[in-house]
Amino acid sequence: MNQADISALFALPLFAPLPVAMLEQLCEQGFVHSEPTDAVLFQEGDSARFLHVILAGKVALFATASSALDPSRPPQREAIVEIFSAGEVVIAPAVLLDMPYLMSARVIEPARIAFLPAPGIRDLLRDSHDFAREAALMLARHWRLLARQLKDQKLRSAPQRLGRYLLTLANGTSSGRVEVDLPFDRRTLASWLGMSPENLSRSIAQLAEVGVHFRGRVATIEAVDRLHAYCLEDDLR
Amino acid sequence: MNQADISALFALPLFAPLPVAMLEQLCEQGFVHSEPTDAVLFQEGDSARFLHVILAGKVALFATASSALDPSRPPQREAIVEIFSAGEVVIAPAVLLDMPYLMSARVIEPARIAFLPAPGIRDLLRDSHDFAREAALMLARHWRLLARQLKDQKLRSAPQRLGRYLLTLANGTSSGRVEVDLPFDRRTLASWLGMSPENLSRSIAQLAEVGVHFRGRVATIEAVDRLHAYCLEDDLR
DNA sequence: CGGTTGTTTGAGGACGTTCAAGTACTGTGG
DNA sequence: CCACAGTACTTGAACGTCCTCAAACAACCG
Repeated sequence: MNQADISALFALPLFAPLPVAMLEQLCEQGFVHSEPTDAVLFQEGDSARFLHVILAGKVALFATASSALDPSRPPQREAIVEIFSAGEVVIAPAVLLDMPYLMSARVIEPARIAFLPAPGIRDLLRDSHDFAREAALMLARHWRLLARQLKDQKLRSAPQRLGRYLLTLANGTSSGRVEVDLPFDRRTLASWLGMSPENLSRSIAQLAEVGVHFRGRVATIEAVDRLHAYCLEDDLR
Repeated sequence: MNQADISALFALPLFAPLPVAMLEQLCEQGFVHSEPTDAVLFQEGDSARFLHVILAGKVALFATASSALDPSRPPQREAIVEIFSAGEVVIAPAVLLDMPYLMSARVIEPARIAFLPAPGIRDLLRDSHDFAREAALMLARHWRLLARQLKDQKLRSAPQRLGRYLLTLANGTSSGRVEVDLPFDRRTLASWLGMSPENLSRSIAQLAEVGVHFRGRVATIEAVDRLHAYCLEDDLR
């Protein structure tokens, strides 16, 4: 684990408040590895051996329809449940609770990842008040992300979900015209938003009616508040 | 706050490890109140003034389609996102982060609820390692509940979601015949499972084909493993 | 230029919702 | 105990959304 990795790791809120001795011990136990696109960090059902900290790149959490344990069924529909980027931690819950993962994780953009052994992390939870507090706050934020998604999934249509996603990308801008960059390819985005790639295409076409236009990976929102209204957006972060 | 309430409160994992002094202070600041069915504890967008601890009864977290802030639109579709029972805590994330609620909460079964002031809870997170650790573990479990739901929502059909819910009720029994009690009325259950009440009816009818029969609020599963297979259940808790 | 991959478009169908009507259940007052 | 009202639940038909499959198209790369 080189010096740059170490300092990046310890700049994260989760680790920043820890005493140097603890951090050094953590580093000794762990390692950093670069992972190409499509590398699988772990699979649904695996026990959590490491806490994965993303130093660069992106990782998608996904679930498959038929049991991952039973490799027979061919169709294997899959759904992306969450996407994590640099500075984030992949599924702390399984690590903290020492329970098997509910989902699998796959690299979707070449990533540099720190592997910190799970027992060490659980020791940290037990021994460090600062770590426990930061972990609680992080998990609270992650809970809200999932809650928001579940809400969208249960009561908004596909184009509305797309619109809401664009609004989170345009985060901050509250009116007028904005350009936003889609951070993923459309297949990935579709899966995350809970729709087929075909239906994402149609949703994109649909949003033209409320003044949203796509050119490659760039979306132009002509009037943020118009899209807002269309999505029944509620302003809550 | 009477003695019975106090001891019930302090038997919860979240509070059990705390020193008596802290607990007493918490009780002084808070109060306990009985709430009838349909009482609203808070609404989407409210700032989190209390941590609500359920001593008895049930509370549903729900979201509405059109902004709760704008009372004009009539249809107001709503979806239940989570249901909490005795011994659980209603939306710790908003309290810990000091952010507005993303959802509203309504009593669905007459409840006795402890209201603990949010600032006191945040102090606890700052001052008590035990509380911070227990909070992190609780939030980790709650994250998994939502993740599981999101997974179901994105890749399973309505009858499969119902089947999976029955299996969680039959929790533990791994084969043979089981009877389970539905803890809610069908309207509530339908909303929680992300379907219309009509579609819940049809899903119930559907499950007869895999040997599940309903009589009022009792469901009889003839063969757990058969239902298991039908739902593409993955065995993960 | 052909092959590969990613996106779009169209047709058909499955799933789920809505609206409307019918049936069963529950409690109340006669 | 029964009649009744009110509620919950079920059933049916029509519609809408989204998915699947297939084909057309575009972009990229050898």
